[in-house]
Amino acid sequence: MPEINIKEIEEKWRKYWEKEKIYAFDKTKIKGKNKIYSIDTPPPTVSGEMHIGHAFSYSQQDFIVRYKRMNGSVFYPFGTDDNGLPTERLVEKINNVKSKNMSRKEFIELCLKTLKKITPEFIEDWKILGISADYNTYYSTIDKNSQKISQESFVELFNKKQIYKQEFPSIWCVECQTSIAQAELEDKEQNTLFSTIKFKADGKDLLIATTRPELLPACIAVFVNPKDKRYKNLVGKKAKVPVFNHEVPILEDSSADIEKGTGVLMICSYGDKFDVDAINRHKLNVKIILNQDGTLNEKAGILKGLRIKEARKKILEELEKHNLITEKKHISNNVNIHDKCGTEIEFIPTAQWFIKILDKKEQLIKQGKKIKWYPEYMFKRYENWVKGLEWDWNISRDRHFGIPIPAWQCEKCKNIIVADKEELPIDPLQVKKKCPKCKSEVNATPETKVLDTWATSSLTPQLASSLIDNKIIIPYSLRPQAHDIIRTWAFYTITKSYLHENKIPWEDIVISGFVTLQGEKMSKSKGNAIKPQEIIDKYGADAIRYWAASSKLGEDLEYQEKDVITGRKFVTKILNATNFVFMNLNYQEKMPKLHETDRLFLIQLNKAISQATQAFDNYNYSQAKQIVDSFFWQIFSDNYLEIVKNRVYNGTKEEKASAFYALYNSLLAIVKMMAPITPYITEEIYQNHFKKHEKINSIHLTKWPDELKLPGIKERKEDDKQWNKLLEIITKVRQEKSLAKKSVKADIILHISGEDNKLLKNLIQDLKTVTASKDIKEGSFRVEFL
RNA sequence: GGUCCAGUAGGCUAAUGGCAGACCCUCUCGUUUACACCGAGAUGACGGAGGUUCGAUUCCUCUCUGGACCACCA
Repeated sequence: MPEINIKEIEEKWRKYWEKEKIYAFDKTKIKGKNKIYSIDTPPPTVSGEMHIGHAFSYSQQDFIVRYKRMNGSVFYPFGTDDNGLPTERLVEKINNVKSKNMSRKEFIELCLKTLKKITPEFIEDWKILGISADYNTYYSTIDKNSQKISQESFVELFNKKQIYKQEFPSIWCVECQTSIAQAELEDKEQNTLFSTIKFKADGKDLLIATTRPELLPACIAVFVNPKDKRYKNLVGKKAKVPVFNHEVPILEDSSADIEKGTGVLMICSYGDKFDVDAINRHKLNVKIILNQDGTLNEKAGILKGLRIKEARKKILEELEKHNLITEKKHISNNVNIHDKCGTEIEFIPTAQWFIKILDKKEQLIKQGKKIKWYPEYMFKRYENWVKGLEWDWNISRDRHFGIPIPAWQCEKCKNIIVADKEELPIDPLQVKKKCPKCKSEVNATPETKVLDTWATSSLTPQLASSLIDNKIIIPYSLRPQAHDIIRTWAFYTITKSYLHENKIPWEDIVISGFVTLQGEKMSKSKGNAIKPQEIIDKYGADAIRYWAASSKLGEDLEYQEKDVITGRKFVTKILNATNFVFMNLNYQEKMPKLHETDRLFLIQLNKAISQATQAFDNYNYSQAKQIVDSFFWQIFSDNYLEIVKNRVYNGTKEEKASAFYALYNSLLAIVKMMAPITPYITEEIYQNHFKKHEKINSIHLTKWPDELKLPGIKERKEDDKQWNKLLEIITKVRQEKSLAKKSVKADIILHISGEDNKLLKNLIQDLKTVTASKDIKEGSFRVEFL
């Protein structure tokens, strides 16, 4: 037996698939009713190499796609997401540059150049894994076409009055000097000084505890709880801020916690998100003391020019000097930091662009309900997220690399000018526009911000469709994705499809889980990541896919190398089984008169086919795999092959014909049913043994197996009984032999009940050879050794 | 604090309103016609308490534990 070289086999078929365009989408195929199964493929973020989570979730979606391809046509495009922050960072790292030291034009060019170099290698990992996408139907979320579509979306929504620009306190990193997304925040536990400070109210001291005394000059109100009797008499009066001596109103607000600190809470513009809410709620006039670079401005009085930490130190000294601090203690609290640089985030009001979503919560939940979620409970996560929304969708970012917001603003009349659809894609920095409204002579100011990456990736169905002349329109059949981005990618895509076309983007959505190690999510930042490239190198892509098929949709899966090894074993086993079968087999095209054992066996095959089909139809690939897998190991290999061996070697012509027919068809069905999971080895087997009879170019283009039409199928109950009894007796004999410490091949005389003997009368010969019985006698069950 | 998910042998995982099935580990045995990257066999499990039911691992309630997401964090 020659050594099996998995790597060689896989590489061979990968090249074959590419050369023969096995997965290429043929848009001429689309005619009228011809239903195409379309997939809104997730575009991976170009940020290095494929990680284990990718290998897991892309394998899972590929099982589904390959199954669907065997039942008709599929549209399975491929894209990469490369206009986001991760890409920006990667480009900075590779080229050793800082984007903020470069012009936007320069940096974008560098990004595009770098991407061109690294993307093909990045995508190669997906090809090696055996992902059967059509890599020539390809988009990048930063390419010209994507820019055009994304900007068109912006223009259209602006014209529909669904986008507005507003000065708004947004999450700001003073280190990176940009607004950032909520998704870019991390928690950090910190030991902070909690000081109780003396304000004055009604001529008396009013004590307020705070961790951020440097914001005293920005204090614009204090809150007390309406139920708090201690401060009842002060409500409606003014409090005097120490050191700065301005007066602020004392307001009732139930958000003030009686138990916390002194029960009095100071509101500053802006200390945290809570302040933002409170200020909006009470319509307070803000007093901004923080500059975008993290220094304090002239409104901060004596703190002017200092950075936040310096200012905190200075004001504490000042308060101390005037004996205005009554208590100091250290507490541990959580602060939000920017995941990139670790800087504590601030809130600074800047002009941002928003898509209106708060007024559409109900409709968006309704849209989500129209989509079929797998697993179903994932819809709840979507629903909870939408219900809990508090802000409109901020789509602008103060970044260099991204799709420019195609807008200008007239300085004179503040009119906003957006690009015409015909001029897209456009970079407003490169184009001069005059205000058509006030006819100002001065050029309008181009918008320097870019669109957030989600503003574009929420259009992936449209991006993909544009590659094939929009021959496929939403709703697509399927969106596969992981559960961590339900609130972003799934939500935003549903939102855009609703806003633009009042449709759902896809009929079904399947959610995959994470890969865990010792119960924790595997990720680079946790340092517990395992590289899929290394696993594939060692065990093959089929093996890692086999492992990925062992968890249900939506479930996290613990990574265990032994599961991959089990996959590898399957590959070896099916190859060996096939070699054995074809070593002795003559092709038998038409169904001959079936030997009873073969007929009963094929009934079991039919059962497996019907169950696996049903499972796959519900996207339950793990169940399908399990059904086929156990049929292959337990029924086909361990029992049927053992039973039929003797007939294949020594049977009559008729007995052989029946065995050949059953072997060929059962093996073909098994190989086909495993093809979605382990595409390489099944292709190898198909090409070597089945293609000459089946005449189709690749197993992945063959039809998913139907149940065989067998004679006498109506008496299935009786048939099952016979088959089960046969296996039961075989198992019992093996057990007896094992207990007696004899070889499985030890000769015996088998005693079985008269009832069983009658039931198995057509199978006696096979039973005899497989159990190595010299004779079978009636009586109570017994194994007699010779 | 809210929402959701999950608790099955030493480990990982499956199905099911009525004998809980694999795989890895452990132990025993086996190799003249596919496979030692093997085969056969054995040991071993439903977190806890209540309820519905003739019957609950499965359905319901509570509880404990773990995980995810969100919120809070003066």
